[in-house]
Amino acid sequence: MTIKDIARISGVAVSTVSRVINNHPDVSAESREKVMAVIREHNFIPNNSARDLVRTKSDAVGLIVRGSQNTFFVDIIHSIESALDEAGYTMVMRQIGSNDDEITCAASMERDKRLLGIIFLGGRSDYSPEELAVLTVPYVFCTFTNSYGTLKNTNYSSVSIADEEEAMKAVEELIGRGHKDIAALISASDDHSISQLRYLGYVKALKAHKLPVDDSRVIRCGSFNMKDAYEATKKKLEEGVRFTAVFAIADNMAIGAMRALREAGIDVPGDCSLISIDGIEVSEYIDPMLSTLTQPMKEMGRKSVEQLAELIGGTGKHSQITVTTSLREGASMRNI
Amino acid sequence: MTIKDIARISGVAVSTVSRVINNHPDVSAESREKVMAVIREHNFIPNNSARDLVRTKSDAVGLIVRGSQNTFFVDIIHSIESALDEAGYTMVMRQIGSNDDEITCAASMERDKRLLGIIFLGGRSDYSPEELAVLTVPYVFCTFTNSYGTLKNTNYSSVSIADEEEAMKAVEELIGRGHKDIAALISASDDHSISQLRYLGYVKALKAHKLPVDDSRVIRCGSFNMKDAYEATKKKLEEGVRFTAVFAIADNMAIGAMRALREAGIDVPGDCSLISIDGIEVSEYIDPMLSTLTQPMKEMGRKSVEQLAELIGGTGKHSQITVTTSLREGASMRNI
DNA sequence: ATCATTACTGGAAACGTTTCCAGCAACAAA
DNA sequence: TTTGTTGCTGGAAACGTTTCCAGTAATGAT
Repeated sequence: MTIKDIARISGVAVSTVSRVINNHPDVSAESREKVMAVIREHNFIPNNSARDLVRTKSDAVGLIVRGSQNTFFVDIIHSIESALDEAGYTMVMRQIGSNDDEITCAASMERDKRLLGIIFLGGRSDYSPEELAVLTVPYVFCTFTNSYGTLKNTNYSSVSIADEEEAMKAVEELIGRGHKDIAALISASDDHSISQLRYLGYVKALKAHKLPVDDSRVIRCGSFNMKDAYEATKKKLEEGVRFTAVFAIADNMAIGAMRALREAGIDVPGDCSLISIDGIEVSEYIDPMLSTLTQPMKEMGRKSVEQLAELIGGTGKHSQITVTTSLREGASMRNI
Repeated sequence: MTIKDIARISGVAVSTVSRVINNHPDVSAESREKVMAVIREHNFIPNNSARDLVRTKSDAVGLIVRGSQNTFFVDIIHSIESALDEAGYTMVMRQIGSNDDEITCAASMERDKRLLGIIFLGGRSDYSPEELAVLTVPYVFCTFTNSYGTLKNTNYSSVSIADEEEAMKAVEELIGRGHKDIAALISASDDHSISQLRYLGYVKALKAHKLPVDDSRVIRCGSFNMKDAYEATKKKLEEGVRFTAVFAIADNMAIGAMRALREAGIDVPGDCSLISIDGIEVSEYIDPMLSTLTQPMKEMGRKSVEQLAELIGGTGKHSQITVTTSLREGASMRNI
């Protein structure tokens, strides 16, 4: 069943059928109705390959996810997927590990699948213009902003929270409760990442409140998963380092740390308060319920797609959308 | 840069280039090398749409996920994705909610995207042959087996655990520790689901050990997420129903139940033991660590793809692959 | 010397769309 | 009556591959 068959059956030309399918205005109501009837009757769906071929593009948008073990991404992925779907795009997802380079992956996908655009979910945030130059389709960074070198770069589109400020906010929640000995649980993997920005916020908060910054209180772990955070925290505690509060840059990490603290006989929040950022589902169900700055995941997903769609459509210029978190008070912090 | 350009530059015909690209045997070593050199030099990638068009198929495999809120799926999705990637397929994922019908979704995707095959991840397990007949490409059920009516149906391919038996195993862990008043936390949504099978295992275990089956001890919740399980358990406790152990059919649910128990002042495992099935990452980090029958997620993903690839290739017949769980002892059970 | 076989090659049709272009009818303006 | 203009339509080229078919040259068998 092809467009030709539809044309033959409805007694019009192939081009007319095509016009009907694509909602072109210059077709008479009569023809349109006739053709639509036939299409419905045979529930015809146009061949995508043929369309893509002649239009020299596809309807595919790539989603490149770094570190899917981060539960936080699950909701965002879902949100991105449904938004793409509604907008008529097809999502082609690729998850990459710590050894892979997302630009290389994106470039090969772009050529291979004729992508219309790309969304990067999680990842480094220090792509150089040269690296990015290999991409020929629009792209949007989700959950982070590209900031090559030291300066914020406004040539790229993104949806993210203000990592540094939000981290500062989180740490100030602890400071406001009287904490002075605050550890930070961050990721060590790359320097210009979300982790780094949140770490900077941590430092800024300490400095703003005239608290000493002690690098021995910085717990560095490999990745955003629970295991690494658990092990790093455990190691730090075994080294004898002590603190009255921990700021973890992600819920996943906080959960890992919680176990380490527990196993070391350190009660949360009795002996040690804990706050983090993200707001994943499980953080609300553990004991004690985690206090966390929740990110608006659905919104972030949708906005990423909106932005990308505008870039693909040619309308709209680059913009860095900043969304804000809201504190979900659990029971993992106490006054000191 | 098209195949024509390659042909022109290397001084052969288009058809020869095509043969080289597709590794056809009947092309001279000399021509092959010449063409390959040009392809490499211009790092040419053939246009997928054109290939798909003429071959009247694509390289896409659909992954239809029901209930992505189930953290358990994250690892499987990852595993499926990398296996598909290695095998040269493109994964097109669609998540569906409780109101959507996966067969309808699959059928439209199949036609729309010219899928080669479909993997269903999670879902009802009572598709009738008539329903499934609308699909014209091979498909594999992952995490469940289709069993229309009462009998196991061997006309379909699947990778799953033996839900009934595994559930029985789990409940027997509780019984072995002296528990007699065992609640079951299941999903109420559909009757022929994984939930139902695991429930049957629960009943079977009770009967095998001459324990009464009391329907008031069955906690039914809407979906596999923590919130529903939490609320359902809370409600049940408020009704005054008591038990010394809970068998939850999924880790996600167990975590929801744990909070409800905690809030009701019921200590796990002191007052109530808890076991479930899945083995999601976070279950190892909560307090008490959850005892659970872990499923081999990576293996399940890979096997699903293997199976599908064989079906697509035309080799291999339908088979129901059963994988087994292993008990990960946490601290959520105690002897009574 | 002739014929059959083999190994390779090029030409061309096909896949199912979109889109450009030309054409036709109807109608309004001159 | 002629000349534009508008609204709609059909024909045909194009998109970039794969694959069938016919053809050539070289080799081997008779």
